[in-house]
Amino acid sequence: MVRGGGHFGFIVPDRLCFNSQFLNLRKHILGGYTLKKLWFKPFFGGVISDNVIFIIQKEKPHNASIEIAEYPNNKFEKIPQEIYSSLSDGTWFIVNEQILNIFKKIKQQNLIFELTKDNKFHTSVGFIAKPNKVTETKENSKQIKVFKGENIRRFTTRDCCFFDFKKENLAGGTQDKEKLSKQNKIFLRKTGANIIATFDSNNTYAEQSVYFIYIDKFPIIMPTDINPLVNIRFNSKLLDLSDKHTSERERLEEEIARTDAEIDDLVYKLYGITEDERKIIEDSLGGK
DNA sequence: ACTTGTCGATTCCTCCAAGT
DNA sequence: ACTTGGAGGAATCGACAAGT
Repeated sequence: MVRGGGHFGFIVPDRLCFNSQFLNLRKHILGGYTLKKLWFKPFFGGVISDNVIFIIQKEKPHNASIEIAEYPNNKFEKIPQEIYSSLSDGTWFIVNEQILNIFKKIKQQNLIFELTKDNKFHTSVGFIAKPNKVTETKENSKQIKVFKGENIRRFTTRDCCFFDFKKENLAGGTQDKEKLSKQNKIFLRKTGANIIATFDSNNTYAEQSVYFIYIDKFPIIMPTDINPLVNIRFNSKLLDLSDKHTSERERLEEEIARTDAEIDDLVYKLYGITEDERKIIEDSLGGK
């Protein structure tokens, strides 16, 4: 290993920065070393995996800034190391100064709380069924209602699938019935350019094409300022559009799109986000 | 101390529609 | 006809627990 003050650099899969299995290693580095540089996704011909070049110095961090960029961009942003050590998220996410400043501004307003384990929020992947065991129609009375990715829409669900939840039908993933059957869950589609999520209070199980956030108990801290928003998300009746006529469905979908936009406006207003900042945020999400 | 089993996260594969 | 990327499905792997 390097002497005090010495530098150490390596090219590794970028999973080092994100996967939970490396959480303790990341904490160890942040706690005892100065993280000098992270260069994401450097190009090496023939190499398929995404990589990261990292450089650390054997020296306790002291007001240190990490230089961060994503290849081919070589203009490195300086991000305080303290940002990464202070966030419960535990990942070394790619961020730039503009986004970071907006993030700080929002945090200062004390209107938000993080969806952490400490706040009783947990995330999980759904169960993994053996081939052809999840069906679109109910085939026997033992099957229960489950959601696959295609059932999840923004703020709504559409139809559902069926599955007989027993050992021989399962291939992996979350098998904890208690967790899967939690009453209040937020479902997120596994794939998609934007976040597609909805809330469900009917104890519906999630298949692996759906991630879910569940709550042990409602958090003790529920700032009154965000109540209008929470009420929209948590009390809205679950809309099932599958049995509606085409014209009625189109009307409802328009209404959902309009409500969606209204919620966005409300959130931006709530956090005092300016038009310029809004553009930065939406551009960073790849447009919507 | 080694082996086996379980859970659940992560990686890898396949299908298929849309684009060229 | 071939390529590409989105969406979802299947396989694999690490962490931990329990058994020998």
